[in-house]
Amino acid sequence: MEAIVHPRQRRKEARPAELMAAALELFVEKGFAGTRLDDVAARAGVSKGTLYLYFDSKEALFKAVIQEGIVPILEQGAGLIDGFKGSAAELLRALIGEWWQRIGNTPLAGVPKLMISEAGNFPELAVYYHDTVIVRGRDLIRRTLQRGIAAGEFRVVDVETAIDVIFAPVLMLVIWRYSLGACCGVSHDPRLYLQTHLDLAVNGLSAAKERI
Amino acid sequence: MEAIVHPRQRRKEARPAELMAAALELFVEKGFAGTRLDDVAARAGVSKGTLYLYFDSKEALFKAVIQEGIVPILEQGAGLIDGFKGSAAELLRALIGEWWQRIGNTPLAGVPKLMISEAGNFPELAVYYHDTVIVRGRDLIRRTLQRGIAAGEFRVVDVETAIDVIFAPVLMLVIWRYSLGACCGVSHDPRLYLQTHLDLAVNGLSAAKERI
Amino acid sequence: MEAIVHPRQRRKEARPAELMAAALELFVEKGFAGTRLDDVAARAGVSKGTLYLYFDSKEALFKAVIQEGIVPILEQGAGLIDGFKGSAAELLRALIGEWWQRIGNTPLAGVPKLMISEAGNFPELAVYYHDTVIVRGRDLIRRTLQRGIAAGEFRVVDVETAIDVIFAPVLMLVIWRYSLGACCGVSHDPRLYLQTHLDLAVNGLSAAKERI
Amino acid sequence: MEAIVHPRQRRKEARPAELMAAALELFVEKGFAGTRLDDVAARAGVSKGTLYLYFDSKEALFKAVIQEGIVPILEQGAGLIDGFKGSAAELLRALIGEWWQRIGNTPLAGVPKLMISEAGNFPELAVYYHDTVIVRGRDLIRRTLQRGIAAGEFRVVDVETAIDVIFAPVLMLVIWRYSLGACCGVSHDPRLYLQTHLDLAVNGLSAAKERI
DNA sequence: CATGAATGAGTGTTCATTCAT
DNA sequence: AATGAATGAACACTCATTCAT
Repeated sequence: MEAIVHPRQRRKEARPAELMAAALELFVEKGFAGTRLDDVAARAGVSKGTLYLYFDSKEALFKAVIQEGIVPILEQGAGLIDGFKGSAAELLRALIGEWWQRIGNTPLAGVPKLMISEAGNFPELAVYYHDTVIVRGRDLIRRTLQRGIAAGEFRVVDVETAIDVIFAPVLMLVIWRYSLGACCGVSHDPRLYLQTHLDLAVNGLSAAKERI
Repeated sequence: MEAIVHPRQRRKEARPAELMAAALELFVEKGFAGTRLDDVAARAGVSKGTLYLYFDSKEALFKAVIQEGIVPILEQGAGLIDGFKGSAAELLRALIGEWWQRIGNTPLAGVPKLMISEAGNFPELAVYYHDTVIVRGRDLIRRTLQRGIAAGEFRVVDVETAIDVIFAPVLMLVIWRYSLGACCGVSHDPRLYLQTHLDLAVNGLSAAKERI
Repeated sequence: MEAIVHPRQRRKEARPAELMAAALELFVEKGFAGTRLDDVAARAGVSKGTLYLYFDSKEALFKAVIQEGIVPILEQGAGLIDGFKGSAAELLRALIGEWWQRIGNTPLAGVPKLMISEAGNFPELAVYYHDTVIVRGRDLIRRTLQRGIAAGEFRVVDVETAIDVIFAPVLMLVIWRYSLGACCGVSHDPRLYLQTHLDLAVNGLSAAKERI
Repeated sequence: MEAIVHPRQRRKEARPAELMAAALELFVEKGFAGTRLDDVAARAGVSKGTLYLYFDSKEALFKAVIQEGIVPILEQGAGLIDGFKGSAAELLRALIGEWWQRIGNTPLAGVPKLMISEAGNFPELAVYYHDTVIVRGRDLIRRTLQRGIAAGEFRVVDVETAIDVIFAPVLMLVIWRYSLGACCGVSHDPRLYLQTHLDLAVNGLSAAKERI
């Protein structure tokens, strides 16, 4: 029932998150090797030494950034599917809408670009990310596609391949934003972009045409 | 009439390309900051000092890698579109098939991942890449979509957005290969992947259904 | 009321001077290009990295060495002349005696040799040194000569030229000490050397003879 | 009696001298460590490799520059003194005039500054230079002073000290020219400078006044 | 807890030297 | 003899990491 938390206390507990937030921004912007801990510390408003009170090394900080960036992703609704009433197309729209709310529209959106850039340098972390995030995310899409195909709503496609084809534009949205989109080119309105993608995808998957 | 070229001479002319090929591999794998010039030199089979006979600095090498990696891309056929006899759907398939032949299936396929990773560190280069490669590539897709829409073959969609939605899975194919695909996860058969994508996209774009 | 200063603190403030003292010795001995920062650091009893906490680059260190070496020189008494009671000859002896006390007999005596050696590599610094040190030093001699000539004590000579002729042996004393004098040849007793020079110079300047 | 020499031949034999002339300029300007052999070669109009056909190493080139710079100095007239008819003062003027003709007014004038700058880095060479050039040069002055003193023309002074006092302005003339004089400050007219110096010195040495 | 001065291993870059042509 | 491509040791500079305060 201790509702009041002392500012100091709050600060102390918030520190790791603040540091990781600062680190995420810089890792995304400059890559792992290109990011200096001085800059991370400066952005978080602490001294360089303070970083080492919370993280054993630069690498540990990096892993924490990725892994903490994953937790909220994992919390997301696998539950969404089970209880879902509606067509597979509607479910697909709901899933991606959910993704947008919980990831695409938050600082976590930088994680995919970061993981792509650094997978070569952190293979174990990449495996962890794959097994923890990608496998589960793909599973959500898989079940959605399978439901649609089983119901005759979707055409019969190679599901494993289609999963990636369908999620690719979603990923590119955030990859672009944190790479070339930051310095040049039009950045799309995300809602229009996702809308267009879903329209095309749903239409593309639709079995309707073939009934003609 | 000087048909004979000395080995030294031959070597000297081939050197920059050899060095850039080695550098591309390592930059893609480890990023700019994570790549050591010792390793680049070793992979090219020369000493570190030799790099400096051909490139003023690590940054100059990086820029050369990107810019030389672009030349072959630019040489590709915008001409493909003009003379093309066939439906817009067939043209789309032809374009992406061409891309696969000339880029996706060559070492140049590493360039997009590299540019995405380093755009933040080399903004001017990113602008150059955008203006030189991306703008032209998007133009090819744009003309294809416009032709299909004008012919009533494709549905009316927001073309600027659709361009990116449609090219995203193509890019993700090579991005994946040079990132997480290298250490984990199933790597798709590229032909099946592109096939699936094109089927979905063409079907998604198709106006046929709406004629019912 | 903070009378206590922490050792770290004390050290931090003393560091630049320690580093510059070590650097002066080595720059004088080996020249700018021939001096390794490792050696400077070692002589100052710190690590190489520490140098960069206080100086941005080797060049910045060099400039600081010269410029800080100038400050004590500038503090010296132009005031000596104004209040001086006595003959111009006595004033000349006093000035050079002062120079010996404040420069010739301190580590600053290495600066002239250093500046001579490196003027070609640091032209702007040479200009700064000239304008700040040499011009002022020459002015002291000039006023002394002019006073002596005006009083009929000194012969009429080309003052601008005589300034340098008279100061040359003084400079050579320290130049010699930090160059060939260090490895070969007799090093004069400085007092006898300056005495002899002043006797000759004063006698040479004296108008007495011509009164005959 | 082969008076005609082929240009090629002439070139070949002149090469070392050309290289040393180029090297002298650069060594004087930038110091030993600061001089790049590329630049020496470029200034001499040959390739870098060619240097190694004539000199074993950079150090060998440096030593040759100094030692060859000495030969003409040694050729100068010790003989001048023996046969000299005239006062010691006239002899002093003649000696320094000779020095001006043979050294001060030639590229060899850069040698003293170079030797001063690099004595610390080449102690053996400094010893050689000292024993070969300085000792002999001082001997010429010594004999002149002794002759003057013996004849009652010069005052009794500490000869060993006076030697250096008297030669210092002569050296400073060329040291200045190749150091700060190159980038700032008035460069004196050498004749006026030497004239002024000799007038002062001769007057300073003169015993006349004391006879009064 | 927090700091920031200090460290030293690591890397980009230079340049004297070599050698195949 | 002359070249200049290639080398690799050496050095300036950076930055992750430590630790006394």
